[in-house]
Amino acid sequence: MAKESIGMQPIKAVYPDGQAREIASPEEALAIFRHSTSHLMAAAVQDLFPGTRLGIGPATEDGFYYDFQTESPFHQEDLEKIEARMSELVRQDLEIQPFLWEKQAAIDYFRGKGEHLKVELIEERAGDTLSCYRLGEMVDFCRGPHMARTGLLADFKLLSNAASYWKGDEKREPLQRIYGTGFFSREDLQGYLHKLEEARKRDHRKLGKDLQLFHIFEMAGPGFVYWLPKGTTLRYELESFTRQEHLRRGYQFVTIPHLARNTLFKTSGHYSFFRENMYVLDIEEEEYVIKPMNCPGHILIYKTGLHSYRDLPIRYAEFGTVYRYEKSGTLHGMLRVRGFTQDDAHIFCTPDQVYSEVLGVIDFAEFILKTFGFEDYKIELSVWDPAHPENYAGTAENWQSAEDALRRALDEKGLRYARKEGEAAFYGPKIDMKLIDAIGREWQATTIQFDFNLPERFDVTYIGPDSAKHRVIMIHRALFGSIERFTGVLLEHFAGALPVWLSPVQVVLIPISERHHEYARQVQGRLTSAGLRVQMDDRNEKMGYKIREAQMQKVPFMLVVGDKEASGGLVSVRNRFQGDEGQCSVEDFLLRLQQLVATRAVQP
RNA sequence: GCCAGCGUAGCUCAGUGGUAGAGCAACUGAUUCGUAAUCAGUAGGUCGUCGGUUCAAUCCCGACCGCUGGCUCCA
Repeated sequence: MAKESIGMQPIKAVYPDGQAREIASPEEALAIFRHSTSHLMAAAVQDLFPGTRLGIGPATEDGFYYDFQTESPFHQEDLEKIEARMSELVRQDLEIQPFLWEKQAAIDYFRGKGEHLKVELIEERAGDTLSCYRLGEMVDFCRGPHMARTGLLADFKLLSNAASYWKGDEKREPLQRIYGTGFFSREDLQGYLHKLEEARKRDHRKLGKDLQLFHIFEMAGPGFVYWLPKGTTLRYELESFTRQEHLRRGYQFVTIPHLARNTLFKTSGHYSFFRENMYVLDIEEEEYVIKPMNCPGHILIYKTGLHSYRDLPIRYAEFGTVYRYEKSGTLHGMLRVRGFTQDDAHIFCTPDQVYSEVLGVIDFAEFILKTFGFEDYKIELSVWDPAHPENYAGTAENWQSAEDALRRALDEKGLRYARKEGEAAFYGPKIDMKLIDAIGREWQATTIQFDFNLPERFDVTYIGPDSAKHRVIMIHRALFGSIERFTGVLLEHFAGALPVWLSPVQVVLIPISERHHEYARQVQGRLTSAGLRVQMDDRNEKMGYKIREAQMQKVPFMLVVGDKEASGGLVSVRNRFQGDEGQCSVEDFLLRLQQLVATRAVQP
């Protein structure tokens, strides 16, 4: 987030051999600087809270953290005390001093201090000799390098504290993490804090409230999104756009109920491996499940008849709403909810159709994402861990040919990707496409997954040219991912200023005084009957007031009408980005708007 | 779920152990206005919920609910 605000002065960092070397890359320099600041913080914490034991304390993208094992958790006031102590250590300008240690001596030292987490790390990672850094009283096992002295660590701020787990494992020791950030200069630090402020302004939760798009009610339950009229307009535009495109690309739409006997999900296997995420209820002494996935339903539809290889591929699509229990602490606006609608589809095909189907899906995904101006994605190809085939459904042959198809399709499209071994779900390899928004953040959207499990469990087949039954290949895919999440991402990406075709209100008419109301209504009628979403602000307020409100609502176009316009069939056009554009005829404006909508222009 | 912080009018936020205030929005009236806030008036709150301490709780304590930042997980 703060990439461009990295200070440029070259630094010298001290390596474990005691040598100071100049660091050429500004990113690396800043990371070293922050890593040293995290050591500074750890030293301050150990001064103030004797007996606090150390976890790890790396630099991160935007700052640093350090994990501690403490008797009692840190509080807000503690952060201030720690900051003050850090400043004190900066004033003392202590050396951050490297030295080498023989492994057993180091283990004895840390064990003697009760630092068993450090001992664990040393046992895992260290060779016969290892490097440590001393900062005041604190000695830390660390490969460095570090800034030479604490006096160089000027501008830092502690931001928050949080619980974490040793090695990120819920079953291991709970730790206390303190986050902070540091910069080479006060201006850079303030710039970063300012950026955090800016990011908050484009937070989809704030925009959703300000623009009256959606609401989550405490009374109705956390993680359940209610779409207000304006939000629903936006959602319907997204859906009808992608619905048309699905039909054009040979998908058929299906609709399934939200509730099923548990038998359906026992057959699919979700009842055992997805149980903790499912909502279950009793009806007449039978157990029912609220669907957490659409796939079993689509499979039932597939199985209503026999399918010849000539019928394949069959592509079933649905805006399928699913409900999943997510831990309360993970919920986040529209981006992480408990009920959401996937633009889901399942492709049933033969093995030799796999490649072209995957290619088709990738092409579709690119088309969709580019429509919103997302030109950059990060693609991950997740495959199994070949060392543990027993953890996966399907044969080695299945996995290999599926991976080949995914890989060839990515190559064909000229897309770069990272191959992630062991990251696949147990039921098949997958491609994830993460889009990168206007301020550089990544969001998971498109996912394309093979499924070797469900066709087996439901015995899903087709009749081949040999008149025998063959196991179908099933591909599960979602392009937006979920409509809730995608909408949230769009809002943040556009900072609420959505493209015209998606804007709940596309035009606001602003009559200058009451005598222009009638003309404004005529213009509104003309534009509305041509299919635009137009509102008229006929409140008894001054023009500037109405403009201000329309601007804050991010309405793409404001049409000011007064005497000059009413007499000539004109409107004065105000664009939310450029401001006053001058006059044009109602018909010219209409044509222009229709063009923007028809082409789904990202920028008017 | 775990740790910390937070929860006061539709929104943004003040506030105090003695049953609450501002700005904006809303409503009413005046004004009829040329590219980001016209003026005046009115109305609006069981201070998240439930318990406890107290003569008295929005304030202190506890539990619960929810939100925020993280951890874990994920569309």
